[in-house]
Amino acid sequence: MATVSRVLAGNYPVTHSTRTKVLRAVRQLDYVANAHAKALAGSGVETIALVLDDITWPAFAQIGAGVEQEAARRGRLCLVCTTQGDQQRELAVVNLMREQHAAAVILVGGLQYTAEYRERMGRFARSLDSVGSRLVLCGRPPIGEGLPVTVVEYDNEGGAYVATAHLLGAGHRRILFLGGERGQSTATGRLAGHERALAAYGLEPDPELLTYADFSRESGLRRVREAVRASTSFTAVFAATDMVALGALEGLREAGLRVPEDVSLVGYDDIPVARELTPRLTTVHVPFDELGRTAARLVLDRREGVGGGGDRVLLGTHVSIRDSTAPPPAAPR
Amino acid sequence: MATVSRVLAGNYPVTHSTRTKVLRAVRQLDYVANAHAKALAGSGVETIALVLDDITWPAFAQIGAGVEQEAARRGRLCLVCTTQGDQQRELAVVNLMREQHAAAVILVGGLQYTAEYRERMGRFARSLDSVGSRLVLCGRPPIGEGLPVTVVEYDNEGGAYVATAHLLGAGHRRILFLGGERGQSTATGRLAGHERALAAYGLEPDPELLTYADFSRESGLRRVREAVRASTSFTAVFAATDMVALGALEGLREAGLRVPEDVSLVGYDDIPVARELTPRLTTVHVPFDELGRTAARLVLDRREGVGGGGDRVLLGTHVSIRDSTAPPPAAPR
DNA sequence: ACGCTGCTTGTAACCGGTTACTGAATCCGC
DNA sequence: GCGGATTCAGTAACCGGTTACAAGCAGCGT
Repeated sequence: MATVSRVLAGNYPVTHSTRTKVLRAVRQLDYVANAHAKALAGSGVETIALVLDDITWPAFAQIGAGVEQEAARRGRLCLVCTTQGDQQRELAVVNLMREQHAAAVILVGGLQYTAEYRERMGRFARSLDSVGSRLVLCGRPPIGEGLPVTVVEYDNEGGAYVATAHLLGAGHRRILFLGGERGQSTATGRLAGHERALAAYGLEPDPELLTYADFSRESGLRRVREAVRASTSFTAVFAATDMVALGALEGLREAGLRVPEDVSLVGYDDIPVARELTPRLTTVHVPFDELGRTAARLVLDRREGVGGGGDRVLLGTHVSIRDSTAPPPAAPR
Repeated sequence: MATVSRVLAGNYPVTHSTRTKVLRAVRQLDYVANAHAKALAGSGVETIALVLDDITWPAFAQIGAGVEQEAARRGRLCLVCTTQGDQQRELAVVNLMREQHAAAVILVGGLQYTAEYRERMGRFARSLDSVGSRLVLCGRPPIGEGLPVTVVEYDNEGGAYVATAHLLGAGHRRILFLGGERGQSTATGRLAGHERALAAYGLEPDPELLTYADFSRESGLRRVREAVRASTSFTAVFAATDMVALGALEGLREAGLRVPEDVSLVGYDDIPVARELTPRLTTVHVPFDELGRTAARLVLDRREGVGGGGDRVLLGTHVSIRDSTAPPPAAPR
């Protein structure tokens, strides 16, 4: 038995004839070692846990693909759990991962950024750390110094700044902002970037143009309908996500407004559908796959003692200018 | 130690005072049981392994979501591995899952349907079976009777039949078919349905209208370009997947052809982008999430001794008629 | 007060590997 | 041909739980 173990591990001298016999038996019996026993004995494959709201959202799927690729490339398995935004389930999943002794738990996606959140993540971080695992926040706000956490973010606020600046630079002055929910971290950053750009152009944010709702397609449609019904005047729409932009586009069509001739439209995320729309959607590109790869890379480097990685990374964003933006019409509505 | 185990399992009488003490200690130490040790001892959470080409493809992501939901609902974990279409990696992954003693290994997606494939899957089925695991083929062709396999398919051929019949019924007679690779199982089924519909209308398949290439957007674009360049006459395009349809749409636009006024376009899969296109794409709806849920359900029912499930399920498909199809123009080009 | 019953807790074997240590066999030099 | 060094294979402890079984103890009847 010890010999078989050594042959399979290949880390100990075994006579050629013995090795051959063992391998033949292995093939005959179609033997594979029990991963749990290996894990228990301290050998065995590590797993990386990925926790996200919903794998069918393109942005999350891309992050997931990045994590999985990097994990696979380095011989790790990838455990995926979805929470549907349920905090209770998130707690359960993190504990489950602690039981599994996952090498890392990567939490993905924005959420309400509250003191309760920070406190909660702090507990997660410490309890994962206590079993040799590591918490990674991916596209989530950091939770303070001194905690065993790795954070991988993208320049959320900067992307929104540039997107709005792009509209302002084209001459737009009344931009309907379809933001996310108040307090939601991603939404907050995007709003901040938007307002900073307005300020840079000496504009006051007009409350009439600022809306807050969830990131769904439906909410984009609804809010554009409401703005049109209220005869709000605007020459551009900045949707806080591409999904919202999809709804907005439908709403604008309904109202007989052409994009970009009558109204310009900008999204955020650059999910694959953006370039399939008519007109192709100008949007803020977020390197989601890179985000996932980086998260996995940092945590695996750290595990393998390759220092250098660091515990905090900020990836850049940029605007992909396509066909949904143009200067405002001569006579703004 | 035994007492702690019993308190946490809750399957054995323990005095209230003892239980309280144990729970307090658990909370103080932030203790969680080691999942590997539990698994080794025969208790512990089961995991379901999902093996697919690429999680960012919307159809796969939906299947994945279905599997994950059903698995989570029933207290299982979901291990996701991608192969990027690499058979070698698939083999490695299946063996890895055998080591992990996964309750089931769900293989997703079409591929070359050869004798070698059947032989290979037969080996997978038996070797997984030998460790108490179960092979599930999801959207893949079955591999013969008498093997320990569960198969969940959708009516691939039927969907193609109805889609083509829809075009024929509208008056189209020259339909450019953008098929998949020859021998690829999904592609073969869709081609068969297409040809059966043609035959039902008394039409011979015209080799000039039948093309075969991969399921990428790029291949759709390329093939439409070639058809236009060759002045092939057609009034409709049937793309074997929505991704191919995306490329086809771009190609038609390039050629100055309006959809659906000049050329009708039908896709297959009904991925979310289909309804965002202009015009909204008529396509064959495939219940991918249901496919995933069913795969997980069948295999878990079997495991829990709930018979009834069966080992072979065929889900229905239907055409979602949207705006990309219309009768052919009066004077066909 | 003693023995019996029934409930609770403790003990130890087992799950299936890994690996330090022990022991046997081979090879070498003299 | 023999002692010592060197290989290689076997033994057993350990990883961290579960659970059958043994044992302790309280409560009860007599």
